Amino acid sequence: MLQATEAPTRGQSRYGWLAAALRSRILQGEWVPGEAIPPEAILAKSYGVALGTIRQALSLLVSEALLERRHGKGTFVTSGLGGASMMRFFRFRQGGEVQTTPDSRILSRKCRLAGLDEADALGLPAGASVIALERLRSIDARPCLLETLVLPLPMFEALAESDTAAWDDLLYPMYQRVCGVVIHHAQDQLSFGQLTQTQGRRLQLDKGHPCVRVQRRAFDLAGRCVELRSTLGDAFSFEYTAQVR
Amino acid sequence: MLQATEAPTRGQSRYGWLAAALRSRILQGEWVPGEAIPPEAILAKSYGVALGTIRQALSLLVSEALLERRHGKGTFVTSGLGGASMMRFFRFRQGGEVQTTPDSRILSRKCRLAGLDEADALGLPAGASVIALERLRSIDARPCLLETLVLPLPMFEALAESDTAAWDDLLYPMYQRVCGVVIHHAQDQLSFGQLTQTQGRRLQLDKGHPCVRVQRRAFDLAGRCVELRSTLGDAFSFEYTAQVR
DNA sequence: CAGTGGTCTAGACCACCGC
DNA sequence: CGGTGGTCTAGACCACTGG
Repeated sequence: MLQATEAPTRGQSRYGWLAAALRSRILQGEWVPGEAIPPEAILAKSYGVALGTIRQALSLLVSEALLERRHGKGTFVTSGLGGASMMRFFRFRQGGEVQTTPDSRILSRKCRLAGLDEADALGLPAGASVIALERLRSIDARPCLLETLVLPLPMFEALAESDTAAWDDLLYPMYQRVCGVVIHHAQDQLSFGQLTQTQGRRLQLDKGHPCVRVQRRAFDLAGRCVELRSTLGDAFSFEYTAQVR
Repeated sequence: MLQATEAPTRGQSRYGWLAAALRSRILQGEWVPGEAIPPEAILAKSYGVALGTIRQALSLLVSEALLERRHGKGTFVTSGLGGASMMRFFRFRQGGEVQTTPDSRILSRKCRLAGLDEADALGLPAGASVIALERLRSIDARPCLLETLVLPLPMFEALAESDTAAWDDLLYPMYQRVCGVVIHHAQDQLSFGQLTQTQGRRLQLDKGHPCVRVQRRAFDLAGRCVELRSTLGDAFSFEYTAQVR
């Protein structure tokens, strides 16, 4: 069928080439996130390879978290990160044990030119526009996290004018629903600092209070950085668990 | 050869059973860390299965980081964590960019009974003995990390009397060389706090200075917790990068 | 029940390593 | 060159899912 689109085999293995071919079809949106791709037997036939070879290619994409296998049902394009992943960094020692999703309130939204660092991180040309957001997250009406977000503008245009009061508490599912952007993975950089007076006021803490800063870069399926986020929280409410290897 | 030692196949897949069999042979020390296990063809023949099946079993153990494949050379038992893994949490902003391994000095060593929490974490019976260590790590004679370690005593007996001044800067390779203990993985819990007066004196910082605490549990190949470690460092020198998913 | 992914086989050939 | 792991095949059968 759609055999060798460019090079059937070069220095690469056949399953590597197949994985690249399928990756490209996924990224160009041939199947929407959450949808099943054709069964292995069909793929094997259409590419003219053995079942085991197609399975090896699919395994690659599964290990990249682009696909998910479900025994007896099919192989599905990933739906990306849930959105509650930030919360695993913070533990709030107040009262109940249950780790609920905090409420979210947008404090401000501005469209402006990207700074040099921002344009660089987001892979934008000089002079590109972005949406800049300030966001306060609370649990039981008690502020706990103060966030600054930067989103590239052609891509997130739909968020530039919609009513921020109606936004979801979890942004990532909303990115997908409203803008078609799937957050695939992210990289967080943790550091320690002290609150400015303004930050302290918003978090109901004193100026100079110790805080944790989580600087996040979030990436879409294609590996492009599509969100910059900086989150501040009380250092004494912070707890994080990591696996080493 | 050494076919079904117990149950050739139950609710498990054949490669799952083979993996368990090989895992057990590795854990009981049939091959020392760094040594090659028999080639796939030999294993397949001796277990009376196809090559692909043994390969699937080995892949399981590779994904558990018990084995490493080296193309053209063989399949090797892992040598465990290097030991510099703690340093990825801390960045020292002083002078040079190079991330060197800090010097290490043992401040104290005591053998005592394990506390309740310690015995629980280490899987020891009540009333068991441990080695308790205090350790100061420095870069260019400047103290940067203050550590407390707890090691279970039958296992680390060789460290109870040897000259601490002669110990390596990296403990994990020494554990393996001296005690035959391989550190396979670890779990770190990060939190923030303030230095006590004593801690501050050792780190040449003020009492109450903001600090990061990394509480580590380290595990051997068999998955037993064999080291408890608590590391304190200046919060302002702390920086950590994590992949989300 | 039909359709899907998961397991297993027996064998061929390739790619890398070190002597 | 021989020995190792890596790729690929063609096909059989098993296990899970859902109508």
